[in-house]
Amino acid sequence: MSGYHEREHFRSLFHDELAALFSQRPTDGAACISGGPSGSDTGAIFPAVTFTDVPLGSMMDNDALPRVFGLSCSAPLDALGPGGRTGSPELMVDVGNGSGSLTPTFGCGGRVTTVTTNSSTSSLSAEAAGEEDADRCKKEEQQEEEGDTSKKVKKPNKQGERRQREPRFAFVTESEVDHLEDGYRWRKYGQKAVKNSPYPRSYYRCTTQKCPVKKRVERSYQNSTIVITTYEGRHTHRCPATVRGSTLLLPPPLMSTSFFQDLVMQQAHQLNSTANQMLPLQQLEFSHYGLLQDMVPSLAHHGQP
DNA sequence: CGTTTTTGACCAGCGC
DNA sequence: GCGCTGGTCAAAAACG
Repeated sequence: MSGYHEREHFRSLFHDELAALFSQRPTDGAACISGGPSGSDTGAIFPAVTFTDVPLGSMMDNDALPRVFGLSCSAPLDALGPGGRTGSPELMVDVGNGSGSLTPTFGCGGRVTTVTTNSSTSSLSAEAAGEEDADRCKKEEQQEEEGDTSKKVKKPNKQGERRQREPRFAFVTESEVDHLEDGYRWRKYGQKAVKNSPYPRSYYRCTTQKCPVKKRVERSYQNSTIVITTYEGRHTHRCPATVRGSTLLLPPPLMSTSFFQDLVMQQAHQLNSTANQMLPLQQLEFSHYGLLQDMVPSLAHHGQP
């Protein structure tokens, strides 16, 4: 129904305008929770997460996600308007046709927007993650599917079968600090200047042995307070901070993969850490949204009929 | 002393 | 074929 328009809308937004989108601040509905006590810095947050390249089938059935979130589906993006800021939790899920991937976006204002595309997903995600990657991913995907090996010669080099597609998603966070604490330990292994941007992109790897997860952190070139964190891969272990601190214990995973679990963990950690910097009222408001509190029990419920 | 960061070099893929 | 770019490696430096 409106899914197509949602996709189109979002796609156009992400096309080279990701930064512009975020530079607009949450005027389109996402709440901006500003200011620590001093109103200084990292208090203002505008986190969003964009799933990319996550085969829907590997996570759950098409209806599961909406059900998991326990919220309404397919509300038009346009309906978000300024009213979205009133604090009422809202989730929009367009699960697409099942063959596609899933691309939800979490807004910290209690709004969770899920926009999905099938073939266009990688382009959307890649805009957040780095446009070239998207193109590359798409092309590789195409070539893989078409069995085209004429152009792409995979050398058995030191990296083995490199460039295997990993689940990838991007957090977009408004923050003064580049490297946001997400509960995992990361080691920086590279940094590159980003084309058309004064800000470099940093490459991190999870320090846990045999954990293949990587992430890239870069700032929006249009709004230096916007940090784009792109995760790639799945953790093969539990979140160290969660295990220790146990601030968030998730139920046994509903999905066959731990990806979504990790995502929720990370989101939770981010929300936790940012919430800690909020004013009490804001904190109250925030917890009232109960995004994670709602999500997690829902997972348990739906997982056990 | 072990771990992490920095940084220049290298490699692969892609467009022209 | 060449140049550009993204991603990764690895040695050295910095840090706790």
